[in-house]
Formats: sequence, structure tokens, C-alpha cells
Amino acid sequence: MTDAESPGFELPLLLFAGFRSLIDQLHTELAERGHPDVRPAYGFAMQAIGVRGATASEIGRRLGVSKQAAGKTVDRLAGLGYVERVDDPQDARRKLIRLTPRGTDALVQSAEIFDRLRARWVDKLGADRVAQLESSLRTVVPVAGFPVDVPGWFG
Amino acid sequence: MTDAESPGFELPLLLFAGFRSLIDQLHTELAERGHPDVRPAYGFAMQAIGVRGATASEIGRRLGVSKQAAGKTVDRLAGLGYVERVDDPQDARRKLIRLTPRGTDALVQSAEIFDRLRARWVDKLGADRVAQLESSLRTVVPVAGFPVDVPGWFG
DNA sequence: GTAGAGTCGACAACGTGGTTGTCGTAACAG
DNA sequence: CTGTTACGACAACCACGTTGTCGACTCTAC
Repeated sequence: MTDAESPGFELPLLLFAGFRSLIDQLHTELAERGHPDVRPAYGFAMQAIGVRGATASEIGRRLGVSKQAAGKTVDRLAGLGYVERVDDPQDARRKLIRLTPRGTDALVQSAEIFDRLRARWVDKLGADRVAQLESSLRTVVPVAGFPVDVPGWFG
Repeated sequence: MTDAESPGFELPLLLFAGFRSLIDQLHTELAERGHPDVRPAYGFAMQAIGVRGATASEIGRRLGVSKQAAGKTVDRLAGLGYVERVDDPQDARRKLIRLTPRGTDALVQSAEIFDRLRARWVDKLGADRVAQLESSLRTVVPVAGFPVDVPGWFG
């Protein structure tokens, strides 16, 4: 507070720009690796499905959106061949959503690309500053559960 | 990857959570101060309009969206009384979008709230860590081509 | 065993924020 | 005067979210 501080409105802008830049680079690389149709929302949804699968309602709860919204995303994901719906023999109401091999591949590649992008930040900033950035953010935000209900903000 | 680093996918999540938490708090406080109908997109748009006003096409260029999209946002903003359309006497094709006093008030209050939110981060992290966070983000983010250029919130 | 409550997925209508494409009109350069 | 360009408006459409409703199904309690 002694020296000139940044105006408060820059903080959200910088956070968003950082987020946006990572997401944009992810999808550029994903497109080059055979997944041109993956959209940011699909990545979050597939993450919520996980390797064990989930029902549409469960996906909605994990993402913090309605089951109807989750169901629509699953429709698009299924249309692209990333997930499949399977009847649950235990419960005739439920339909289990499972990742196809293509869906699993997209997830694996995303994890690898994110690691490389983080490494690029480490090159520019140093490992300690990146670690401190993460630690600072963990301090100010309760990262338990990530609501993703903002459509226009990622690409 | 030699030592225990955070997985790369946490970085975007943390950045988004930080951004999202600031924006959510902004709109909560804005609602308490008489602006319950302001949505995040409106704030960006009003910022693009600025105190001097702008045309719909100009707003679109500043936000990096089409003039049609900008026009629709202006429609909603006008419906809520935050902006007004004025015929340009110099050019009969153009319609200047200007902030109403209510719109200017929303912008001024937003700037003040953002400053207070940043101060809250300083309380939790210390001024140096917040400053370093901003500095780190400025380093890795190409600020030049960022869609929302940030003119003074007023004057 | 069966009634009622709760959950599941599907369907519909709608709001918001974007996109293209087209059009009439106005400004401007030749 | 003519062609090009820029403006705003309108329409159709898409992605992603919301409520509300509904039939089918499961589970619990009586």
C-alpha cells in the first residue's frame, strides 16, 4: 500500500486473461491432435463423467448445473462420439454415461497439454513464482467444487 | 515433473475460480447498491462504451464481437436504463450510445467495489503477494491484444 | 402388497450471448 | 454521378443455461 497499487478492476481482468489464454492454447493443440470439435464446456463435462461414468443428473450436480443442461451437453458429446449412453441393469430409470476410447483420449491429451502449458509458465516465471501463484489463489478461493455455468466466457 | 508439482490442469481452474469469485462478489454488492440487474456482460459492454459514448459497431470492435451482438447487448442495456441511443447529427447512419447517469453510477460503484475486493485479497495474502500475482500474470498474458481494452472507468 | 414420495431421463418453452447473411440507407472517393 | 464502404436493423440459427412438466421407475412405510 505504500507504493502505487494496481486499480482493483485489473485483478479480474488478469485472472480471466490468464485462464482464457490457457484454454485457448489447449484447444488449439487439441485440434492439432485430432480433437478439433472439443469445446471448453465438453472438457469440463468429460472431466465430470470420469473413467467410471456417471448419470446425467450426477454430471449436473458435479458441474453445478441442472440435470437438463447436463443432458443436453451429453447429447452433443454423444453426437461427436466422445461418450455413450448405456442402460443401467440395476435401475431401469438410469442411463449411465461412459467415455468412449475417443473421449478418454481427449482427456489424456488435455492433461498432457495442460502440463506442458504449465511448464511454459515455469520457463517464463520460475517454478517458485508459479507455485506461489497457485498457492495464493488456493488461499483466496475455496476450490472445493467448481461451478461452470458461464457460457460465453470460454471461446 | 521431478518433484511434486501441481498437475497442469489446476492452473486454469484456480484462475477461473479467482475470476469467478471476484465477479460474483462484485454483482452481489452491486445488487445491494441498487443495481440488481447488471450482468457481467453488461459491465464489459458499459466499459467499452465509456464516458464519451460509442456506436454499436465500435462497441463490437472493442469487445471483439460482431456489431450485431453488440447491438443486442445495447438493446438490453437500454431496456434497463443504463444507456441511451442518440442520433448523430454529423452522420445520419450512426447512432451514438451513451451512458445514462444510472449507467455511470454502475461503473463508478464497480470500480470502488473492485478496489475493496482487491484490498480483501491484500488482507489475506499481503500486498507483496498480490502485487506479485498481478505481475506474474502480466508476464505470461499477452495484454496487447486483449479483447476488452480498459479505458478509464470515467475520465 | 401396496400407496406415496423421491429420482431418473425426456420434452418443451424460454432467456442470454454469440454467429452469418441480407437489406436499405447514408457517406465518401473517384 | 457512380461505385464502394460503413452504419444499423432484421432474421435465422447455434450453444448453453434456466423452469416446469411428465411418465416411468425405485424405494420406503405402512
